[in-house]
Amino acid sequence: MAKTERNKEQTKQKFIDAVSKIIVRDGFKAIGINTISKEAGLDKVLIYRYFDGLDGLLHAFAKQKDFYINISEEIYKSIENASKDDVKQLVVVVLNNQLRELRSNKELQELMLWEMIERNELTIAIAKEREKKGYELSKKLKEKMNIPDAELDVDAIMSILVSGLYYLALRSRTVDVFNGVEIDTNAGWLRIESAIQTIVNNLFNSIN
Amino acid sequence: MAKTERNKEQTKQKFIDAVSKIIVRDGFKAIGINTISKEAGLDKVLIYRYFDGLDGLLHAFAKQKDFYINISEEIYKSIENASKDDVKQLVVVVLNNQLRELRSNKELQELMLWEMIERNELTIAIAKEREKKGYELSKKLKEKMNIPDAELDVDAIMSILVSGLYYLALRSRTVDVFNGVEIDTNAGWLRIESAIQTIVNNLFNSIN
DNA sequence: TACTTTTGTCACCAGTTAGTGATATAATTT
DNA sequence: AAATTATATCACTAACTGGTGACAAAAGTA
Repeated sequence: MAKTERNKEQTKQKFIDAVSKIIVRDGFKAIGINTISKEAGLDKVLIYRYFDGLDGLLHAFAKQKDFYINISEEIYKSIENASKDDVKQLVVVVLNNQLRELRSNKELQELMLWEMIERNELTIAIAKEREKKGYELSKKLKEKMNIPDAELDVDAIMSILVSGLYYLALRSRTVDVFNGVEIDTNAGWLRIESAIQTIVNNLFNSIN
Repeated sequence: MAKTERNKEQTKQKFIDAVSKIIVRDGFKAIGINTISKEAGLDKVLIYRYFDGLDGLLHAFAKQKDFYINISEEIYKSIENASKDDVKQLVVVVLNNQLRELRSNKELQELMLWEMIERNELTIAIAKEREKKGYELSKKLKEKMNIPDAELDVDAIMSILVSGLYYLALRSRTVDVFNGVEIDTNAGWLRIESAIQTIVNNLFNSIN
């Protein structure tokens, strides 16, 4: 018999990795004490010992990853330095950036779907964090644009546009056409990105 | 013992009603052979006999209900009779109509979430039907507006807006604020409806 | 070396799932 | 009234779920 290496931290990491693998491969629905321990090749009792149960493990998992849509430092700087005229284009860039990030990140997609279905300690915490980050970005853009609240409800408008992109990205997991747009091809997604461009342009024309 | 009434059709209906009740009360996640038979107060073996299993029952359930967002005859007629100038306002009415319908229909919400999570015979069929109906309506509006495809990608724009409303309605089940908009209050939803108005107005201003 | 603690495995529990074969009883036909 | 068919119940299976107590073996300490 080869002697078994024993290392608590390494073992804990194996469980966290197993969670990630299962989510990416089979979706959040497949997450459970048994599936995880099987995937990790370790006994499930360790999940109770090291993480105090499934909730604790999921928390450790969430802590280790960034589960809000990542806003690059680059974009943040662009906003700081942007002139008022550039901001319109920046809004488009930010929106399309979020779309691409979500489309390419299967783990994030699953997490967002999970948030929509189940309300547990984990999903609530993650959703709250993302809402905070997203809203901060939104506020920064709004300030730059310098539009009086009375004139244009930028928050409400942005919430519709962001939601639209979220939905389309998540929907494309299980469907190939939405309202005549092929969301399973690059050509389709280019149409969506152009549409965002069009909407934003026309919106702020009336102001600028 | 009170004699048990025996009536196949009535019994089948009881199962279908049970499916509906469970979905509304506990969500699609709770659907299963055991929960349904328990809710119906009947033996689960009847589900196999009368519907050839869960899939068959769900099919019967879906057939009996309208699982696409209902477009009232009234609105259809309005579109037919609308002048070119009215159409812009009609788009707003149709969008806000869909939002209200979805917000008030818990069963529909659950079905739409289900479609996003699982790809089975039922969810595929329902989604396909809704896509068809929705796209028909969209095409009707587009024709009326008489905008050349080259000028404005109406399908893509509408897909973003409709998606946005879908997402917000579904998200409001588990979250109370999105991008600073309170989607758990009427005031918040009024902001969303106004934002739709704003977006559509600005979009088609450039054309008309 | 002998003892203790940490790390990991194994075997089992009670509860739930989908699915089925045998049986009882109501309704219909002969 | 007797026989047949349709309708519904019951009791069971095998596989899975989350959860736990008893044990084994490695690592650290006296």
